[in-house]
This record gives sequence, structure tokens and C-alpha cells, in this order.
Amino acid sequence: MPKLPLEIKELTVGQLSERSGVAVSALHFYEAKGLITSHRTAGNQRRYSRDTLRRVAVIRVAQRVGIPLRVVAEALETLPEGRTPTPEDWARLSTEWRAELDARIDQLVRLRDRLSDCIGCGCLSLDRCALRNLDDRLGDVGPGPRRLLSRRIAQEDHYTSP
Amino acid sequence: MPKLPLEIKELTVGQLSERSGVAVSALHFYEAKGLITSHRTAGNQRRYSRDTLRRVAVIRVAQRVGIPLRVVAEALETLPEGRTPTPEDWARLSTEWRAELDARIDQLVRLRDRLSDCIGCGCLSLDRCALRNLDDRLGDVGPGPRRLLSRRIAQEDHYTSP
DNA sequence: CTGGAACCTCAAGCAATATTGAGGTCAAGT
DNA sequence: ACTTGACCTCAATATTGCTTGAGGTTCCAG
Repeated sequence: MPKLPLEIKELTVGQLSERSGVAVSALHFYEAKGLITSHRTAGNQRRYSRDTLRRVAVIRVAQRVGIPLRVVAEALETLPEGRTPTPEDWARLSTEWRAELDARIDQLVRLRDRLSDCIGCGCLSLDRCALRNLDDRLGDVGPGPRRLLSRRIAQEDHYTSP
Repeated sequence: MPKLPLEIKELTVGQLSERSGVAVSALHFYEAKGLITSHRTAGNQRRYSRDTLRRVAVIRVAQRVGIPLRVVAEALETLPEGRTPTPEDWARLSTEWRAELDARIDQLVRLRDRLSDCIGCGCLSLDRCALRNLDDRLGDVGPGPRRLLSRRIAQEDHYTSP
């Protein structure tokens, strides 16, 4: 059986897949989208530098927070082109994602509070129901697919008149 | 100019759209998916009972929590067929969503903690980096289309595994 | 050298969640 | 009646994030 080239410096796509837990097809996809890069061997096979592992990890984390790949790609573009990103580079990105995460958590917590109110009030009054008003706010987002990432919403208090 | 029929008891699709903040096309879509229902006038136009407003609100809330429409539809099926849902019916649903919300928040908070660790450690050790390990876990999800939902976060722990 | 795993490219498909458009109907103010 | 905005249906298109498949190449242990 063919043995994988156990290179110390670079990773094949299969190795990257195994170590990152992301399917090979997804890695190809990320590469096509410019989220990761590779260089090719003489035989046209991809080789990834080790920090790609980190890049992929960051991508997945970002996705869990609800950040679309397009946006992740933009953020990754701020990483240095020529050199391997330093821990500081990664820390900066992590911090940015963290801000998103915080915002997202905050948003959900507020949503939860509203929902609790709603349950408490028994929703007897449609016009004053938090659920109803929450929904009105959602309408402000405008047309088009309602994104995940919808920011702000739910900062308002109970709506009080019909 | 034509005046909207200002019915007290029922809503046209346009009214429902305006009051819920959801596009008419989306309402049609929800109806096609069985999330809401209507009856028709003699002229084949949709009329929605007022509690549909509530239904739509619940749908949107659920979506924000990351619950796919398919699942929302199942939950809505537990509402009474013949009668207008009571406040208690809605409260029950709200409570269910709230559990999802809590789980979701919890998940994100844990993610945040990991990320914080990672920033703190400077990510000098790839093998011990929280980010790296987090990513390994993501790989456990297995093959198959990584659904929207997983991007939207949320579901690994909740609906995918029986 | 050979066999098979791992790789390559490109195109097509899938799933969710809608929007847009074409072509036609309904209804209400003037 | 006419006009006009709101509605109707159905099909097509869009977006995101992949997977699957066909058809072919590369690599390496034996």
C-alpha cells in the first residue's frame, strides 16, 4: 500500500482533511473561494503549509459563530501575504471573531429575555406581546434572504400602543 | 386608488406581510411548506386568521435560534387543528424554543471560552491549541451536506443525532 | 513494473430559503 | 365602466456551502 509522504513541513490535502476534520471536497472549495492557498508539486498535487491548519480552524470557528465564508475570506485577506502569520496575527483575528461571538450571544440573550416575558404574560394581548413586537423589528431588516448575521434587533422595549 | 379591505377578523396576505415584516413571497412559501394556512375568498384570495400573525412571529423567532423550518413545521403541527391556539398553546411552544435558545447560548458561550483560552495562550502550540481541538471536534459531524444549520450553528448536539 | 490509494479537474447535484418574473385575475374608488 | 393596485399561479433563478461523480493522473511499496 502506498504510504503517505510524511513530510514535516507541508501537508497534502488528505492530511489537512484528516487533521482539520474538514472534507477534502470542502478544502478544495475553500481554496477555490480563496480562503486557503496551496502550491503544487511537480505532479500537480496540492501542498499546504502548516499554518493552513490554523486557517481552517479559524474558518470553522467563524462559521459556528454564523459568519459567512465571504466575510471570513475578507478577514483572512488581512493576514500577511508573504510570511507565516504570527501568533499575534491569529490573536487579532480571534479577537475579531470573539467580538462577533459576544454580539451574537448578547443578541440571543436579549431574545431569550423577551421570550420569557412573553411566556410570563401569557400572550393575552397580541398588540403588546413581546413576540409580536420582536417580529415587527425583524421586518426592518428589509427584503432579501434574512441573514443569520442580522445585527441589532431586539434592543427595544415592549411596544406599548396598538 | 383601491382601498384595502379593512377587515377586523381576517388578514390579506399583504396585511400579514406588513404586520409581520415578512415578505409576501415568504408567506406564500411558508404556506406551501405547511407552516401557516389560509382559506380563500370567492375570488381565490388568501385570508389569514389573526393568530397567523402569532404563528409567523414564532416561526421567525425559531429561525433566529437556528431551528430549520422543517422542525418548526413539526412543532407547529402540535397546535390544535380546529380551534384558535390558546395562550397556553403558544406558551408551550415558546418554552420549547426557549430550551433551544438556552442550549444555543450555552454552546456559544463555551465556544467563546475556548476562543479566549486560545488568545491567551498565543496559539504557540498547535497541538494543544483550543482552536485546533475545537476544530477536530467539528470533524465528528461526518459527511453529508453540511447544512445551513450547521453554519447557522446549533444543531450538532440537538437534532442530528437521534 | 504494477496495483491501488490518493490525487487532479470540472460539472452537476443537493438542500434550505427564499425572490423574481411572466401572464393573468380581482376589487374598489372615481 | 375603467383603472390600478393587490392578488393569483407556476416556473425559474439566486445564494451558500458544500458533495458526488466521471474520467484521468501520480505516487509509492512490493
